Amino acid sequence: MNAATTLEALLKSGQNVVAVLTREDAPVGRKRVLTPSPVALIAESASIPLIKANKITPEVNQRIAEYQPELGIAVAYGVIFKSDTLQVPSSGWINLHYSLLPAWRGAAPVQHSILSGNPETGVTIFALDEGMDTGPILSQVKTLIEPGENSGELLGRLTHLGISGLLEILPSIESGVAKSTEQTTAEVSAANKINRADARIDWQEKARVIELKVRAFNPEPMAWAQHDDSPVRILEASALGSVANKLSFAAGAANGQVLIENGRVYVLCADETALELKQVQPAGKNPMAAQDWARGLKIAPVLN
RNA sequence: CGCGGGGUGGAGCAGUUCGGUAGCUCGCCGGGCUCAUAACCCGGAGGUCGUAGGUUCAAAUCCUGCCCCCGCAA
Repeated sequence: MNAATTLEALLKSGQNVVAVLTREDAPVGRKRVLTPSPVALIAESASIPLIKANKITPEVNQRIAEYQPELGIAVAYGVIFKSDTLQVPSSGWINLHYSLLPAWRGAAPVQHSILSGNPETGVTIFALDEGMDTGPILSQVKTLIEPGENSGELLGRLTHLGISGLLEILPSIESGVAKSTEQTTAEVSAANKINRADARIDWQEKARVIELKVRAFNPEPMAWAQHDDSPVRILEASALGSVANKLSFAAGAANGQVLIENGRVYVLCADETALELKQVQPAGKNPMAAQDWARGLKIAPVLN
């Protein structure tokens, strides 16, 4: 989605986009309808030549080369290029990466920056090489991570920062005066893809840690906990410090115990901290305020 | 034909098995109590029970078709 937004901005800015490479149509949703990527839709509506591929074969290289591109711009394509592909555009490729490289190299930089409680993050524009997000840096824009901000919101902001950074640097690349600096070898960290198992909440952790997960995993893959036999997704929540003597959890209540007090919904976490649930989504239901969810329950439940 | 949950006043739910004139917790409006309140008390508005048809004296409830929303999986 952010790739599509970036493409749109490039087109709007008057850049000469000779062709677009995007992923193949993929089956989406319960109906498994074959759906073009958002990038493909933008390219189609702008009548730009489209190459759909999930793997870069010699044939794909050939097709790209036919357009004689000067510069390739990669955004969230999810494939590491080999040297033959890197050499196709005369000025090589640049990549927009949503972290302050060399921190958080890999597939899920936005999630990891929130998950780790980083105070700031940003966008890095760098020249692609054969490694994973290892190329020399052309420009970097920093931004503070807002309190309570989730990955979706942050990525939205980073997308726009990335677009301005990109439009700013394109002229200097074109005129050949762009400078780049190699990434430092210190402070390297890996942002592995996050799966659903990672997104399950462990109530034996402190509320602060759980809040970071809730924020980092929204909208993908979304933090969740087990309630009875079905999952409940936790869309929004905020951590409270020690709640001993502040909230009326029963003595000896287990972590994961839900408490409804003054119309608010709390879950007991490790070390007598608590997480206030704001927005949840039970399986089969639409997202709802935590109070509404709690209201419909017979008794205050326990999440697992 | 991937598996599954759901559509009942503004919100979240119950009621559907064993048909019989719509309930609960909130919200909203008005009034009261109070120094005050998200607290409490009294009163009120608001629902063709997703939709179309069928069975029946009678359908939210039984039967059939259709629409829509969502979780898991991919």
